[in-house]
Amino acid sequence: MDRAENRFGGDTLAAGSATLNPLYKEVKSRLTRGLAGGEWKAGEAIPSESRLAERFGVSIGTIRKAIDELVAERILLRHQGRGTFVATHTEDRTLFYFFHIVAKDGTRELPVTELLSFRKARADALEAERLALQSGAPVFRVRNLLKLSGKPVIVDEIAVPAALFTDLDRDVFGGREGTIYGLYQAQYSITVTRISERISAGRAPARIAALLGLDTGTPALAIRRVAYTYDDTPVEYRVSWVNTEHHEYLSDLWRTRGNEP
Amino acid sequence: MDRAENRFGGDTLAAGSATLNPLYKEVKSRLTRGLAGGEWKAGEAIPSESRLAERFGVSIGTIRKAIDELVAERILLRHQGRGTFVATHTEDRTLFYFFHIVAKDGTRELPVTELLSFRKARADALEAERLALQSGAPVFRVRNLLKLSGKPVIVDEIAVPAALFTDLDRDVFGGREGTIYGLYQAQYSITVTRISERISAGRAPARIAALLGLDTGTPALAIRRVAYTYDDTPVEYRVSWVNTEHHEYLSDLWRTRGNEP
DNA sequence: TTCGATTTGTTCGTATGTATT
DNA sequence: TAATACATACGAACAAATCGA
Repeated sequence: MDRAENRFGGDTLAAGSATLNPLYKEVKSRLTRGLAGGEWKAGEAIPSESRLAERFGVSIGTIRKAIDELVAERILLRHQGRGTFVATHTEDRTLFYFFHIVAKDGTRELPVTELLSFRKARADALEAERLALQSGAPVFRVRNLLKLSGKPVIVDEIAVPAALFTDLDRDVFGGREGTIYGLYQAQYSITVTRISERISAGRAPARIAALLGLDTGTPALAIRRVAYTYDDTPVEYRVSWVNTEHHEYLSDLWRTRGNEP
Repeated sequence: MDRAENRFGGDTLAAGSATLNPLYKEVKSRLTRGLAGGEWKAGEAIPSESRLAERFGVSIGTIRKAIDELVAERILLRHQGRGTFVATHTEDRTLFYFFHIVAKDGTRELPVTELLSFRKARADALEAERLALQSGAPVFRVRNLLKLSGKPVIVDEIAVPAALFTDLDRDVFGGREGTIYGLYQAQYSITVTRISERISAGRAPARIAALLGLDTGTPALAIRRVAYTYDDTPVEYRVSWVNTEHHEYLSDLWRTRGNEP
């Protein structure tokens, strides 16, 4: 079909104009903007492929190719016969992808979180850099103790921009159901789509070592994480200290086949 | 088209028989077997999509869908106008995906390897388990010192099944050009397609600490890696000790968008 | 340098299968 | 059962990159 047919009118895509991108990339970008802008919310279904094809003035194959990539990035979720849904952080499934500490015997388990402290503060240099903020910008700082099988294993220190999380307070944070990223998504319409982690070994500060039941000087894992949302805006900086006596960090790359049985 | 047309004859695919899989999965499996069996070697081009379509008796679209997945798994590489090629471990590109230690200032660099020792030995319990061998099976053990910017940062202890690497010796290993996985691929037709790493913090053994210039008791990163080939057979077990004073482990998950500019 | 053959990349359309509601 | 939605498979046309004559 002549792509010029799609040049005008409402939502349909212009092919020869600003973008030299393939059509499906343009569709993908539109869908991503719709997600970021809240047109479709977490857990909701996006319109069917045929409706999207109509709306954008492209073929279903082009729509499918765009959605394929968003599914590969775990931003969307397809269910045959039901529809295509915005991925949520409520399911165990997703937690699997954002929590990498496993017992050395291989068993996986969801941590139980205990809120240690909640404060409003000003971003230090490192937080500001990682969160792309002005130094001194207001942030919320949260400290959590994470237990596995009832024993403390991880201490998290989380910093999020106050501008993105208006009215976040200790009760909201501590009283949440589900995961922290589930809270971001449900309460603040902020969906974490990707994380980047840098891992080193060190001696945990005395207070943290005490919380983890570590002797002073015992090696522990330090994980520095930045979490990003749809448009790759950083939304959270997190430092985790891990007692690796009985647990370790699992990095199982490119297990794309993981989708399959 | 009626899939029964493809039921008989040479290489063409049987649809209604043994497999209930989609055709493209069957094609993918055939391609993977061809790669594992050496029909197409590292760096070579596989037949064109149209030829494969003819050979398997399916449409080009089906071939493309099969290849799509192999490309996503970095097993194949497409070049518009040239063909589809078997990924090699010779290029810096791939090293990017199998080497995760970066300087804390963010700069990436390829390590310079120094062979410390090479021995034939019998697999201990852990090696046997990780490599799916009988305990006591013959293995080669290699110890390497890896330098970044001229300074020692990592000590690797590698174990590989002797059965897979016949006649491997110190000279072959030390005299290689390029990466270790490049050697496996070029000399032994063993292609590492996937790795799984488990990371913990600890005190390096005295000999290793000395090599890394660490005071005894200084925390270091311990990485235990299993490398797998096409059919998910484990082919290498490796323990790396990392001095994380100036370097760290980078885990940048699901950067599938990494392919794009 | 130009041209034509080859190969992958994009887009369209259609038909049918399978799962869900 | 019927309608809907995604999944698979086919075919065709053209675009874009590559390579050799």
